[in-house]
Amino acid sequence: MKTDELKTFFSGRPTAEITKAILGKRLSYQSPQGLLSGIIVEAEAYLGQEDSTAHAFNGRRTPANEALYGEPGTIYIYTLRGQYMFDVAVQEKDNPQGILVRGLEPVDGVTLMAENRHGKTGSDISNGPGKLMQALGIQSKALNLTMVNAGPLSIDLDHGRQPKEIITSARVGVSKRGDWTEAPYRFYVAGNPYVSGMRKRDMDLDSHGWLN
DNA sequence: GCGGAGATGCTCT
DNA sequence: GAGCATCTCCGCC
Repeated sequence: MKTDELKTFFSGRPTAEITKAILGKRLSYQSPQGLLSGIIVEAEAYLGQEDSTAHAFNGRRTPANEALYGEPGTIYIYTLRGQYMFDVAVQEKDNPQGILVRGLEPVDGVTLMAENRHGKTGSDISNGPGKLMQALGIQSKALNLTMVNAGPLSIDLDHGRQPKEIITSARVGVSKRGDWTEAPYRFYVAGNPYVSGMRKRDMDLDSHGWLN
C-alpha cells in the first residue's frame, strides 16, 4: 500500500538519515495552472522536543505547528516573515520531528515557475524555502495537515537522482540557541545551483552535482 | 558577485 | 509587542 511506503520512508530511522534520503527525490505539485515539479536539492532536519531550534522544542504545541505531531508524511506549511515554508513531518505520530525543504531544481513547468517568481530567472527561481513555494504558486496553508501523495503535492519515493556528494552544515537562519545552533543538520547536493546561498564559483554547471 | 540592512506578515505572549 | 527555520535591494567590490 502507498500509505505504508510513505510511513516506512518517513519513520523508523534517524531524521538526519531521512533528510539525506530525500535529496534527489522529485517533488510534484499538480497546480491549477498545470504540473509543476522539481528535484529536492537541499533540506534540513529538525529533531523535535530535544532540539532548541525546532518549532516543537520542549513539546511546544500550538494550532500552527500541529502538523509536526501528525503521522509520518504529514505536510507542515507555515509562514515566516510573510513567506510560506514546506515541511514534512517525520517519525511516528506525536513525535514532532520534521524536514524543511530549502532548495528545488525545476523540472516541469519551469516557465510558469519563473512567472510565479515575477520574472526571476535561473537559480533565483527556487534556491530558498520561501522562493520555492512562490515558484510552485503555493501561497496559502490549504494543504497544511494533509498527507504527501494523497493530494496535489507528492514526492516520488521510488525514483530519483543520485548526488555525487552530500554536504553537511549548520542550519540556516536559526537564532542562537546553545549547542543546537551549530548542529550539523543541513544537507545539500554539492555544487547544485539551486542550493540556497550557493556561490557562483562553487556551482557545478555541468552535472549540477548529480551522478545520473 | 557578494554581503549587509531593512522590509515583512503572521503567531503567540 | 516581540520574535522569527526569509527575501530583496542596494552599495561596494
